[in-house]
Amino acid sequence: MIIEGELEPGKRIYEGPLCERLGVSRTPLREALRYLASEGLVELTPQRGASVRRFSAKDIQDMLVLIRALEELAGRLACIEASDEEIAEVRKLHDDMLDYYREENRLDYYKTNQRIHSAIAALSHNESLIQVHASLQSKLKRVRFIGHEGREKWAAAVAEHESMIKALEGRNAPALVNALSEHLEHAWERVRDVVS
Amino acid sequence: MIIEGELEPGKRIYEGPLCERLGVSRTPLREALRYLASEGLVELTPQRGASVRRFSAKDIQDMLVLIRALEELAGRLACIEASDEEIAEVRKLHDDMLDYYREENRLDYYKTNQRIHSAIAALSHNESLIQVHASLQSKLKRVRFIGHEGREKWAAAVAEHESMIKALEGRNAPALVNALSEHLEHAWERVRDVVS
DNA sequence: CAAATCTAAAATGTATACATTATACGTTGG
DNA sequence: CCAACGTATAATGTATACATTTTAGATTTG
Repeated sequence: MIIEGELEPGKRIYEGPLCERLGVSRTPLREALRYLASEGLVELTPQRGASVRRFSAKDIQDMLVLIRALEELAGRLACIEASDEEIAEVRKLHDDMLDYYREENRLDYYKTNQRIHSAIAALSHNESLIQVHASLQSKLKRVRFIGHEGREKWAAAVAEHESMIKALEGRNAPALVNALSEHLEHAWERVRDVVS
Repeated sequence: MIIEGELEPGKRIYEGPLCERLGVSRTPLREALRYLASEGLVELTPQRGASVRRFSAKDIQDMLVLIRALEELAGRLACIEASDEEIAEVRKLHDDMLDYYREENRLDYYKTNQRIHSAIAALSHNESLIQVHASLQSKLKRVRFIGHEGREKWAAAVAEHESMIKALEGRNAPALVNALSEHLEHAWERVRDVVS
């Protein structure tokens, strides 16, 4: 509900109404809120309960800087650790994404895009890295979804992805790092206008 | 209690006895367990409750690989973002640590060591990075504490720290990255024997 | 004797009740 | 008329009670 924007940033999360809406009692809901707080999606203030974490433009930029470093690491590791089959699966995801791009199917494009980035993280075979990446990506979901406006930007993103996959298939770590780095640099440019 | 080894890895955490020991009821304890689960210190299995997360040697190595990349990023950012005062404070921590080293005061040495690494992360002024780093460091606390055996290894660690601080004061990002990288490479060697 | 099954105890998952704290609104005093 | 105070309402924080599931031990059976 936070990611999909149903719960607005900064707004308080009242337990009572939300319990009723979800059909559970306060106990499991509160346990879930604590979990989300640790993930950084929810902010807890003593004696005032939970509110939807509000991200400033700097917060977003910081997250993108971090996720860029994480994906660069994942890319380097992937070139060493990943099996050919795993790389082939990423290629397949990429091809699916291209189809969605041509169909201008934004939602499925977006979802597949996310899956590709998660998949690259997974290729590292580094469980901590995978988890941290997933946590960051979930926080960025909302922003990134809004950020994909404009046809030429979209085309650029697709092209960047193509270089990423090529580099990965060639197990060319420097090229992959470059491609990922450039891609996430542009990601910031794509969302900058939205969040500022 | 997990970090200090009072709760052994792999062992189940029974809510009843722990509640009694802490003097709270099950509700707040369970909320805390959910929080720790998201942090990765605790593992939750449906219908079987919480158990202390057990880290394999690979888990530890993965975390060190990741924290190394994080500190490298933090170092690069620190050279740009940190103020002279902030850097001076890290230098002060380092000098304190040297005193503890000469006194062979392992506990305070260890604590100050941790604070230095957190401080370097903080110099990045990147909130996400700071948080992820802190979370990882807390998971590594136990292992790192055990890992500091042997005089010559200890001396090497101190020397590495010295280069780190020097590079930081000179705002020499490549040198700092090198020093951090080497330091964390050795950190793995220091703990490798313990965890395997 | 071993394996399977049944039963009792205990653990987790959830709901509800109570205590405390914050909040909003109406009242009173300057 | 505005500000301060007090009260009522509603929120959070915690404890307890109940339902369900797991687990361990004893009993039974092949």
